[in-house]
This record gives sequence, structure tokens and C-alpha cells, in this order.
Amino acid sequence: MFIIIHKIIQLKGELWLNSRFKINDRLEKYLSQLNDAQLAPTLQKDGPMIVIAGAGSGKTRVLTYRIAYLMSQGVDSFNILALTFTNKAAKEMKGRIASIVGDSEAKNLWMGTFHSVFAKILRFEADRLGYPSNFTIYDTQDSQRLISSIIKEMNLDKDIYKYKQVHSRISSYKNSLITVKAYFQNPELIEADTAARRPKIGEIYKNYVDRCFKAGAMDFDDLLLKTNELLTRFPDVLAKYQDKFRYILVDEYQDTNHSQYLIVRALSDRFQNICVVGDDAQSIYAFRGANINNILNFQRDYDDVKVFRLEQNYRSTKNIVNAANSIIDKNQTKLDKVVWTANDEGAKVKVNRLMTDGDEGRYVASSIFENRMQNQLKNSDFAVLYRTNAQSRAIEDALRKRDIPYRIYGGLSFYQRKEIKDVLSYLRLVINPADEEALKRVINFPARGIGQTTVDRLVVAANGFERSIFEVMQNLDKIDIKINSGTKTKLQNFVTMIESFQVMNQTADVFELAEHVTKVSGIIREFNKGGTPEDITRLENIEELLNGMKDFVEGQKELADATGSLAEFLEDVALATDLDADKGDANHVALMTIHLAKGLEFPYVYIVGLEEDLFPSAMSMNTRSELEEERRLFYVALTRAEKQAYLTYVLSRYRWGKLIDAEPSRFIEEIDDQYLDVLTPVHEPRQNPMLNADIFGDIEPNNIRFKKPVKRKSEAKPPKFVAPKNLKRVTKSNSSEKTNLFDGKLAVGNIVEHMRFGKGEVLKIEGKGADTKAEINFENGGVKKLLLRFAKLDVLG
DNA sequence: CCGGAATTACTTTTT
DNA sequence: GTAATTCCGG
Repeated sequence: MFIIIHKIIQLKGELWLNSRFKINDRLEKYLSQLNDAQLAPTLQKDGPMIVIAGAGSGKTRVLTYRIAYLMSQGVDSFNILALTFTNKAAKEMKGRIASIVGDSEAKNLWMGTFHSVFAKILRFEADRLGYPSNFTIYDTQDSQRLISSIIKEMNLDKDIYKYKQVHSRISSYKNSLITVKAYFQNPELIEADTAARRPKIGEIYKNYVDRCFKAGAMDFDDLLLKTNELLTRFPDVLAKYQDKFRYILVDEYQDTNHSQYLIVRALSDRFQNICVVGDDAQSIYAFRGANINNILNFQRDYDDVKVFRLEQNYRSTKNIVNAANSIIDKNQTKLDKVVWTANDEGAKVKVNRLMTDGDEGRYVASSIFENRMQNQLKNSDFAVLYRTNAQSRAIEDALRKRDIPYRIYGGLSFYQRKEIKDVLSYLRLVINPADEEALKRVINFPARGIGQTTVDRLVVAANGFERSIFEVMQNLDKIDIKINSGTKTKLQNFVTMIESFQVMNQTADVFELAEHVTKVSGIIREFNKGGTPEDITRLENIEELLNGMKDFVEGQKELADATGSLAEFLEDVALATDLDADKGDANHVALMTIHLAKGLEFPYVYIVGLEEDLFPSAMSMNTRSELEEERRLFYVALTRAEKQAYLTYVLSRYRWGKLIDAEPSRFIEEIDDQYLDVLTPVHEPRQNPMLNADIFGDIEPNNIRFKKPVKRKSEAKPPKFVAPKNLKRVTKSNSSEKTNLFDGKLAVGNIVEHMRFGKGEVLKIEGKGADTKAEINFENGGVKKLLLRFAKLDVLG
């Protein structure tokens, strides 16, 4: 205690001496709230430092107050760079700093994600790299589409060269700073890809990079890679930004990849005022190149590193903290750190087993409902966390039935929806007509008679002439490619339309332009024409996009330094995360993946789907390090909870359209029992709900034998299906016409999906094609029982 | 050669 | 359940 008071007094003296910030009574007040361990790093002004901050230990506070403190010490806000994990985190932190030092000072801080900060710098320095400053940012989908078409153009077998795999390969090269040139100079890499029977990866990589460059586009990885290139190739640029960013802070350092690591190293090299904050136990982004060694080795990378540890958790109850600790103990790779709390004991972590994912949803919904009633809570006090986005549906349905407001974060984010991307693609073309992916998206949407063949020819011509597709289209009269005059006119009309938008962009704001575009391009007409419920949703989404633009235009008017341009809007959109769009004050239950929940906290947290192969994911159990990452992910999930955590798992779950048996996750067993309140025993032999004796009914026992438990692996063949005699009608799904597949004869197929207990009895069976689905509707309700048996039993004869 | 319908394939996590 | 691809009639 004495130390704190001493430091505060010392600090106060310094503050008063500093004429520029006489203010800070307020900062002083904030600082007095910090504990000893938090205060030390906050007041550490210069030199390299690392703050190893356990979950809930107040690291955001430390970062925030440290920045305010730096400014109170005369550090110019222009000279501070703070890199956060989400733009939302940056915005919030900026707001808090503003409330301490004032808006005008806080405004000049450089804060944001790596991607957004360096996108800005890259725009400014673009000409150095031969890029236009209005370069497009390709999102994952754009990148993958381009790779996909390159594979096609190269006449490669798309079953061997899967575009997603190729993309992730290229992405990891970029994140390791392996350029195309570096790739071809590295025999080991070529060897490895050849050994994997994919010798053309390098060539695809080269073509991809060329095409991006020609389209004036950078993908997510380029924003980091090109920054490295910029800083390495141009010493004067490096010097300029080293001099600008004299104080650098990096949040969530455990999740930085090699590319980000090098940027930070380069920028901090001159002044060495680098402060990184992180928690090795919360490193959960290795799959996209994050390197946990960045935090583990920080002390080796810089001289005289000051190390601070924040180990007291202010967020959660003792039960939660201890339960989480007992999990993370199972990991071998970790820094020495003991998280503890002085908070109440709290309730034990509840574990609950349910029959199906539907039951799980209903359980969560009713539990939220009861908790809300009994403890007078808001919806926003609850969060439901899951491993994969696909799990949200069952939860959603249950919450909706209970009229509990909720919001899903992530998943298919708003800006990735088809109709939104279509509108944005028109706008992207206005800014950068070379943007190949945007062009290919909308050149024939709404349909205007420009087919695939024509587009292919344009692409070939563009590659041949080393020009963008748009330029080729602008010069159709001067060049000779096989395009008939009718098509030519259509292409020219398209060019004229885009050019007219460009003219309008000179004077109109984003909203006015976009509204014009949606009308003139025919997008609105297209969806109006359809009139299906989906079309109406799409129209509403476009409406929402336009409203968002209106807000953007209004917001920009207030900011002095903003240009309010379309380009700026598109950049915000490209780098926005779903979390960023949240308007804080809303009162709803939050549904999100655990990855998205990092950094957030909620009084009540439900972690659902704790089953083997789902969490830990089947894809991540091959190596110890992968499994450890899954374990850290579970640690992150659990430590989001302040008061109470609920864990649920089910016995059978719909996955990939099939009902699949599940086993409880190993993570449940790994928690020390004393912190658990197990509502249903974990080890009790699993009951098959389909094999209850009462449904055997009138089947002759001699004619049936039990099938071995269905394997969870997707390769496992579903049991054969024999149609019951009283089958009335069979309809094919995905087809408006109702064909009778069976004609009263015995039909044989593989069961893909069970019936639903709705009005009709429905069973999906697999036809000849790998994924051809047939839907069987039984008109006779009495068949239901029989069906269940067929689903799980092999019927002889 | 285009447009719409039918078929096939796909679902770990994200800036 | 959606998106990409293939099929097929006009």
C-alpha cells in the first residue's frame, strides 16, 4: 500500500510540473484504483516491457492508463501507436483515454488493428510499391474465388488443387514472409509441395500475386506482407515511421503472427519503447499463423526487458478461476503464472447432459429465462459460446421460441451476404475499375446477357494484353477478340454505366451514390421481381446497408480530418469485424464463437457442444500442440464468465445433415471435480434414445439384429434402408415436381437424416450420387414408430 | 451462347 | 441450408 501512495504522490508532483496536463486529477483518480501489480507497468514509461496478464486481470485498464500516463508525461499523442485485436477494442480504449486527457488529444493517437493501421500507411505509401493508393482489399472470399479461377485457367485438377487448401497454403507463405521469389528459391518448399502431389502450388501462387497486383488489390495477408516489404526496401520510410511511432503498444501479443512480429520489431527498433501485453494461455489463433513463441520469446528479442505479471483476476468467482486453472494445468507449453482471485466462491460450474442439440437449445433458453426472472437480470448479462458457427441455429430456435432477444455475432457477417457484396462490388468498381473480383461478380448481375464464355475471353485478353479486364472492355473497338457485336454492345453499356457512377462519385456522397447504383444497376428491380421471402430479406438488407451509409456520411461530417469518401467507407467495411458494428447499449443475449468472445466478459456464460470431435474439434486432435490450443480455447471460454458458467453436451447431434452420436468432451473430465456441479453423470453408459424398448412394437424379434453403434467418422456408412410396405409416397427434395421414387417396390438407400417430429414424418435417404437426397414423406402417421427402428436397426430380408 | 434449373459439394476457428 | 457447378432447353 505504501508503495502505491508513494508512487501516486510522486506522480502527482510530476503531473503538476507538466504545464501541458495540469488536468490530471482525473488520471490520478484512475491510477489510485489500480493495484500494485497493475500500477507498476502503467508507470513504466520507457524501454521494452512485457505484461503477462492473466484472464480478467485488468490488462485493458493498464493499457489505457499507461497511454494516458505517457501523454501526461509529455509524450505527444502523434507518437503513440497502439495495436489492438479488434477495431472495437481500439475505439473503446480511445474513448476511455479521451475521457481522461480530452478528445482533442486522444484523437491523434494511432489505434486499431494491425490490418487497419497498416492499410492506412500502405495507402499513403502505395506508390513506392507500385500500387495505386485506392487499392482494393480482397476479403477471403475474393481471394478464394480468384484462386479458384486461376486453377481453372491453368487446367489443373480441382480435386487435387482444392482452392481452399491452396489459399491457406498461400496465406501461410505470406504470413511467414515467403514471397513468390523466396518460394522458388527454397528447394525444401518446392520439394514439400511436390511430395504432396501439388507441384503447381508455386505457379498458382505466382499467378495469384500477379493478378492481385494487376487488379490493384491486396488481400488480408498482403496488408502485413507489403508493410514488411515497405519497411525493408525503403530505409527512409522505415526511419519515418520509427520516428513517428516512438511508443508502441501491442495488445493480445500472443496472437501475433510472424509477419506482425517483424513489423513490430522493425518499428520499435530505434526507440525500443515497446510494450506488449498478452496471455500465453489465451493464444487461440495458431491456425491463422499466430506464433505463441512471439510472447514466449519476447525477453530474448529485446535487451533489458521489464517483465510484469498480472495474476489477480477481478472478473470471476473462485470456482470459475480455479476450474479454469485446473484445465490449463494440463498444457505443457506455458509461461509460469498463477491466476488467483479474491472474489467470492460463487456457484460451481454446472455441467448438463442433454439428448439432442434441440434439447440443448431449449435447456439454455429456459435456464436463461429462469435466471433472468429470479435474479432480475438483463438479456445482455448472458452469452452462449460455441466452437463452430453451425451450432448457433439450435440455440437461436430455442431462444426465439421463448421470445428471448438475441444477437448472433460473426457467422456470415452482414458484409459478406451476397446482396451486400453485390452492391459493394459496384462501388468497388467505381473506386478501382481494375478490381477483377468485383467486376466478375456484377458484370452479369442482374443478368444482362454477358455469359461465362464472354467473361473467360475477356480474362484471357486481359492477361494477354497485361491490362485489366475493364481496360479491355473500354477498348473493345480497338482490339480483336472473338466477341460478337451484340455482346460487345452489352459490354460497352456496362462500361458506360460504371463510368457514369464514377462521375457521380465526384459530387455525391456515399449514400446518394449507392442509392443511385442500386436503382440504375437493376439490383432493386431484380429482387422486387422475385418477390420471394428471401428476396424481401435481401431488399431489407440492402436498405440496412444504405442506412449504414447514411450514418457514415453523418458521422464523417463531424470529423474534421475525414474525407468522407467512398474509398474510406469501403475500407471500413473491408476490415470491419462483426463486433465493431455493435451498438453497446442493446439488450440481448450474445451468441458467438469462442474465438470472437476473446476479450469480452459476461455474468452468465453457457458453453455448449462440449463433445469429442466438436470441442476439441476433430480437425485439431492430431498433434499435442493443436490439442493444447483447443484447451486454451476452452480456457478462454470459461474465463469469460463472471458469476456462473454452464457447460452442456448432448448424446446425439445433427452434423453435416446427419444425426451423429456424441461423447462428452475430454475437457469436462479435465476440470477438477470439486469445482463442478454435475447435473447428469458424465460416465453413465450412454443411452440410445432410438433403442427404447417401447418402440419395438410389432416387429418380429427374429427379424432384427442390432447394428453396431454408428461410427462418428463421416466415412461410416449409414445403415441400409428398406421401405416399409405401407409407404405411400416419396418425394425428391430440391425439386418442385413430386416424383415417386419407389413405385410400391422395395427401395434401398442409405439413411442420411432422420425424420422430424413435426406434422409429417420425413426421412432423407441417400441416392446414387454422393449427395443426392431424397425426402420420404409418409402419409400414414402410424409409420413413425417403424421409421425410428429402421433408422437404427438393420432389418434382415 | 445465355439463363435458369438441377445437381453436387460443403460446413473450425477470422483479420 | 447455401453456394458453386453442371446440365439442358431455347
